[in-house]
Amino acid sequence: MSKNIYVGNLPFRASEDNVRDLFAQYGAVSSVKLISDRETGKPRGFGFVEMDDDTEAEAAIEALNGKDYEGRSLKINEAKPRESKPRRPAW
DNA sequence: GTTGAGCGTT
Repeated sequence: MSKNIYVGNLPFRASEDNVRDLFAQYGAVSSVKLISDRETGKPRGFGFVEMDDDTEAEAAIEALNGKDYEGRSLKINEAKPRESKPRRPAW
């Protein structure tokens, strides 16, 4: 099984590799994706981590949620399904 | 600084 993990309040200095290594300590990381504003290109300060094992994912969430990282308190929890956002006006 | 996409067939 796999599980999506939402990682918020990330320090802008952190990169996908940093997050992956952080979660890898608690389980196998399937993929990591840091989110930036697609239209402005500015970092949003959050990202997503996908883990192949849901049990390890939950362990990582509990272990890393609220943890201080690079001066910021990480906010981690199970992610919600991605929503399709309009890239163009409805009219 | 808080819940992701892409531009044609995953």
